[in-house]
Amino acid sequence: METVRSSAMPAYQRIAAAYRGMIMSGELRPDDRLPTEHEIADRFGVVRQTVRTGLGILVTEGLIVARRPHGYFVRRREHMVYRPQEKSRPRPATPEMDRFSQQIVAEGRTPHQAIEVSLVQAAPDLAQRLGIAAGETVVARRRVRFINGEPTNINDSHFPIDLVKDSEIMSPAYLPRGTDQVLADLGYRQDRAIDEIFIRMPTPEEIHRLSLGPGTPVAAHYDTGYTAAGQPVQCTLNVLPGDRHKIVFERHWQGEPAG
Amino acid sequence: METVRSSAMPAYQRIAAAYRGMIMSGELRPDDRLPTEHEIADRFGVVRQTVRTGLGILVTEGLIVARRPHGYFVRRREHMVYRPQEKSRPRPATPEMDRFSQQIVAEGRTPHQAIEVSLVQAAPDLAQRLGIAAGETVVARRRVRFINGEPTNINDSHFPIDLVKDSEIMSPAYLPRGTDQVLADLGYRQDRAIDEIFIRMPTPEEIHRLSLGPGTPVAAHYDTGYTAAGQPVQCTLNVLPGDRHKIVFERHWQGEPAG
DNA sequence: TCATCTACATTGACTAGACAATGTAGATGT
DNA sequence: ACATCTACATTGTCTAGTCAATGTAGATGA
Repeated sequence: METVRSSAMPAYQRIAAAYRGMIMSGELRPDDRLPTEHEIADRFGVVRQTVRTGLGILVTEGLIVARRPHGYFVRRREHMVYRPQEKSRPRPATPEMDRFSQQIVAEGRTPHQAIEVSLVQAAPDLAQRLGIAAGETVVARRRVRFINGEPTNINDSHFPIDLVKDSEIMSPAYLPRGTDQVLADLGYRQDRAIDEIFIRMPTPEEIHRLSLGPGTPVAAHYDTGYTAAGQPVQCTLNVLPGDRHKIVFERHWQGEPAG
Repeated sequence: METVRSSAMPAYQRIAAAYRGMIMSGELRPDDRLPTEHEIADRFGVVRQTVRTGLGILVTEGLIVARRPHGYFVRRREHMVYRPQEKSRPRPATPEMDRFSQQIVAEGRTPHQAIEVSLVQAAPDLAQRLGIAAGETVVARRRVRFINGEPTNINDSHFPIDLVKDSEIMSPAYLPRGTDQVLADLGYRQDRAIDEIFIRMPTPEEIHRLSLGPGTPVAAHYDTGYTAAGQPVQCTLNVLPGDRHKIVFERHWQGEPAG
């Protein structure tokens, strides 16, 4: 078999680089269709499998999606603004919607939530953040939030069971006040929170809950809230698909000017 | 060819799920070796290519790495703590190291930086953040930061050229004071900053500069600083590989208690 | 007209190989 | 003892196909 090795790069990488370049430069625009695997194979003088390897790279990079039997398309991406700081800003005393819904409605879009409450044993990482022993029971209030009917992010709140038993938090109903306010009404008002953000690929469960396409990294945002006395009262895991969010916050300089 | 279809899931996904499970559960620990492709193929009754597809998923998920000719190994991951808030905290008047180096040394590790200064035309996204027209000249101070000899993150600062020409910022030397202080000395003290974080897969250039393995998502953190008068004076792009960082910040509740 | 069926193009999954590239361990030579 | 070479196991790249799954457009039928 005679193979013309036109460059040092393997063929599948040259194919990926070629179409990546066209997308990055704007020559191929969102929703544009790529040639079929067969056409690309002919063009580059390789078999279909090699083309699939190359396009697979762009799929895992999140640049294109495959829609059988239509072909590959350049992916469209728009980012929802995620503002972790807003969570600790004051709100009206009797809100009609939680913060997330407020923001989405303000943007002229339609929010929707699927809520599920369960009792689970705390995994080690969660237990550590809540200051309890691994395996102790916590209340998990698991939510998938939708915008315009599309799943957009995961918001799984966890509470030590002693704090919230027999409270509204145990009910899988929508709480317009927000769970922070319910906690405050129970005497556990949060005063301070630590935010941790990890960047990683999603787990299969997250892929399923969020209907994620391949090649979509996520931000896992742990928000752990403490009372003024320093007691941890909730730990929330927000999972934000990278193709649908940008995280925004603001800083103001502190202390005396150094200049 | 007789194929036993033991489940609805494709073979390559069953293979990925099997080893993902062993890693997640701790049965396979960091630096442990997986069986060879050939062994796995025999075990699952498929050909090597199918095994490669399955293990390829775990590689892109960042769970394993291939080391030829040794085999596949469970990836070890430790996260450097990245605190965007620290940037706006006061520091001693005459520091010997910048914040990054200070933190690394405090952790008992060895920092190192490769700095490169150039004049570039502002790309549209950068121009918008700096409040200038796309294509205008900006000073780019591009750095790759190393810990214990390993590239750890990218820190590319950009300044409108009018603000910094003929200043120390134009020199590709290490500035212990930090560029923020140099800007302040030039009369552009920052008072407020907006942080934007995007989650995505790295570009080939970022993969090269950071020696990233496949399957490593990154956080792209844009830090745009403003003077008290509201003038943007710098925009820095930090690229943080997901396998090496966690982003941490803290919040304190503001306004009158709502409970 | 409207619904239903069918052929088709395209991606998805997989087989059965071949040869290349690469670090290491063991053999060899001085 | 030390350096050098070589065989080898393993992953990397690629060929040349087969059959399955899927959504649509066009053909068919009432």
